[in-house]
Amino acid sequence: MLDPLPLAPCDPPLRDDPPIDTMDTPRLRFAPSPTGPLHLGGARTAIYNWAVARALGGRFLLRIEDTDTARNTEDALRIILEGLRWIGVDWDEGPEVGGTHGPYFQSERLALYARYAEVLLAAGHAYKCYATPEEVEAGRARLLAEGKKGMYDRRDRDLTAEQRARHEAEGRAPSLRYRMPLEGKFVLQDAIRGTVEVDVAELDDWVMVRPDGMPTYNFACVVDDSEMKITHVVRGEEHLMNAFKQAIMFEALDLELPRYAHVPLILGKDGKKLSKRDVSTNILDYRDKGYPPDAVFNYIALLGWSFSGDRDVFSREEMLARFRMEDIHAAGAKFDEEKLLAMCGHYIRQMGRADLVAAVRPWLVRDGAVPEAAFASHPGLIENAVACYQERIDRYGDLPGKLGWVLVDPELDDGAKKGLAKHADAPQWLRAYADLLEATPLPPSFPADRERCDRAVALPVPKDAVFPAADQLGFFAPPHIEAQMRAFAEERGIKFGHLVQPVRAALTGTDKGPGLFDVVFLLGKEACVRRLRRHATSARS
RNA sequence: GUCCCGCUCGUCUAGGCCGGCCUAGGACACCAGAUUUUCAUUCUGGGAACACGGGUUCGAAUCCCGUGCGGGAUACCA
Repeated sequence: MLDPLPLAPCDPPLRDDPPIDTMDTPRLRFAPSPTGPLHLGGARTAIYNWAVARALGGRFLLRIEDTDTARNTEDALRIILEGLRWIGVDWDEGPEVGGTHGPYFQSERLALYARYAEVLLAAGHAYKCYATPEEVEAGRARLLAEGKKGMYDRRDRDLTAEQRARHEAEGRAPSLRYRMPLEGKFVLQDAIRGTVEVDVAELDDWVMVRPDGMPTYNFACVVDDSEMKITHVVRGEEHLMNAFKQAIMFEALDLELPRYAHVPLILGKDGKKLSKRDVSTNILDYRDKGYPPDAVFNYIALLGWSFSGDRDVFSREEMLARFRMEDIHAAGAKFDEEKLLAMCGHYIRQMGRADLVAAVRPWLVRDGAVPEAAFASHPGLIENAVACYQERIDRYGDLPGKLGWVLVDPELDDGAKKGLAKHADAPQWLRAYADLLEATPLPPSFPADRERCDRAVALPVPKDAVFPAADQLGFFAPPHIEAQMRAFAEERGIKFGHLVQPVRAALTGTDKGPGLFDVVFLLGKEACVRRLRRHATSARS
């Protein structure tokens, strides 16, 4: 292994005394840079870190790596924080919650990095590099031309005092580079990949501090992982090579190395890197389209980890009970939107009806399918309407487009037109059925008060439900509506299925949807009669 | 190019570390059927995989080597 250079004792000490209570606690972190919105890959990394921390009874922190000042955006930061909260990943330390090891923005820890830089420089682990980017590039090209590995050519690694003075006199602003060992193997233990070995000659003298004084990722990361007492690092595979650079610096400083786990990237359908074509780049898009967050969490967690051999739906608690960092997969996973949707639909079907209404409400209101006031005036009606679609939607955002017909007379879509035009006698049937309903004690239509009926009948009514007679109830419930409609069809010698089609079309404007008797109940007398008559005439002309 | 990592049904995966329990299990998707007033849900059944080639072994999806393919890194981005 490496022979660390002697390190000068340093005063003040590099690290403040860590709080006692965290000495032995597992500490994990998610450390995104606010240069872009949080995407699925980032969310998964966050989930795994969070899960290890929670499973081990440790602490989970959020650290913002904002050292690339040119590319940071406020919006990206906002999306990261909102996105993590939305998916149910909460942090014990970090932005907006504080903590004992802050600050949690790297841009606010510059003095700390400067101190480390000084020590590293004094100890000879770092050196000033005066080369311009062009010169570095030229050196790289030269190495490449010589058939060697294209990397920084280490031209300033061993500058004499005079050479340095000359560069200073020229006004060159130096960057600080890490003096990497020139030969030997470095072996790293990775919880997912096992033993990984690399020839250190493959690693170049990386820049720690830019000429403007900003630290670079690898440098700030080591300082912070150490200062924040991070014990386990779960991060993307793209950092596997960085782990060697970091570990070498950890050893040089005689700091305790965290345990590493490098998770593979999430790939698109084609097996290539995830792109906007495959998936949304911004996790909040899923929130805005009404994907249930628990389902998204569940699905993402499954992309590279499995709960058990025969189950893939599980709660956060169940996950924490058996999550182990070592069980994360080494192979990359392809993202599958269909399975995500199936998972979402499953979660929605498991929700209680009141919870579903609450979850779906913002979309219903936003898209104008249901006026806000109706939630207060007609809670039973809304709940019944929503419940009728519980097994027909995968996302909350799917609902408004489907149940608009409940409160507003709908236009006919193509399927409905076909259903209406199929039988020449349909207009007659509709008119006659409208007359029948008019004389029937159906619940009244919205906006009349119909709470009594909606409270007494929970839709959708199961096939084999046993109901009191209509006159005992005082109104027709779906089973009565069904019995009446069947009798009506039989009397007139109409095949039941042939009657149902145009009635459904006239009532809902489409050829899909809840059971027809639930529909009639939901709509109430006036709306049913009006719609049936309207389409009886329009169908004739 | 070089270095690193990976490879079980179309997809996510169980199994692999501790070889025989695997005629390879589950889920999504697909196909067929049942239920049915549509759509959906639900239920039943079906097709579908150990990348390839060598070893080691009585025996390999499981261990070893090579090949192929995929991914990552090779930045004064993270």
